[in-house]
Amino acid sequence: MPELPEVQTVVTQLQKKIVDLEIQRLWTQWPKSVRPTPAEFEKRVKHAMIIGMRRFGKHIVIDLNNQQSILIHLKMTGHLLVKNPTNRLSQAFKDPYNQFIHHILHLSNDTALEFSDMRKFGWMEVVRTQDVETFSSIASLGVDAASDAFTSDVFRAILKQYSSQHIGALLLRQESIAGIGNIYRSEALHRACIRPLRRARSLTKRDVEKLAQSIRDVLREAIQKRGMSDGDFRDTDGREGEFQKELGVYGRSGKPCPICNTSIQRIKIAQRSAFFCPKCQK
DNA sequence: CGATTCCCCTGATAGC
DNA sequence: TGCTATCAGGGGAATC
Repeated sequence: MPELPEVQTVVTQLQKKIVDLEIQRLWTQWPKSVRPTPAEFEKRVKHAMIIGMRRFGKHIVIDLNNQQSILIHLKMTGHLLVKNPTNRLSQAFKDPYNQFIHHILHLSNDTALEFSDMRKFGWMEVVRTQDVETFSSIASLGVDAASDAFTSDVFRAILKQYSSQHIGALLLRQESIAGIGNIYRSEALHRACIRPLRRARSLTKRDVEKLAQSIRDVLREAIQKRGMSDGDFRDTDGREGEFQKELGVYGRSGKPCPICNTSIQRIKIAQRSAFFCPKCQK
């Protein structure tokens, strides 16, 4: 489930691989994920050149030289692959998730940008570049968790505004803090030794600083490892990320905490599984 | 306005 | 063994 580190991994790789290439045509086998419609999408991107790549929370933005931009959200199981004559037959692209490629943008240089998405929750949409930042799900994003703007002062203000919320729920609120999903909320809280069911108002100034630092650290480390793959996530080379080896609590219910060996518990917060160590986290 | 529920999908898993 | 019901999960929409 791509979160900020996985999306950043994709954006960084796309920046190196497809900028300056021209979009030639669109192929899709799942039209409802291509907006406004596949025909309109193709009409507005065809023959345009890719000039840059941006990330807003978990959204990917591909800017074109004709005042249009492609917005992509990978949601649960989406990932993007860049294939060219050199790498097309590489071992990574024999990955089983390749069978779920639902959309392909054919580019110049015999290159293709392929959108694989087993559960079909992901989408892509073409909008005018000038409308990107007012696109509703981008406009509503809070401070980006990996940006310099995410300071402990800003974080403390958010906790004050939503003081009655469980901290585990608040971390998932994209309108407050953009980029954290189910994996990294559990990991950050574990590193900060804070239980996910603590109310935001109960965190001390020291807790808030520690949690802000844990969020920054875990995201930075995950980006360095090209994200985490516990199932379908792949980078644009079709390779798995490496952060899953570093997980302390996520997806590890019943297994020992790496710090104290206590059995990790799973609970539901905000309709999602949250994992924590009942001994380390207070 | 905030909180909760439903929904989109389909592979994995549990239950029989 | 094989079939069926249930679950997971990002985030938008509908509902309470």
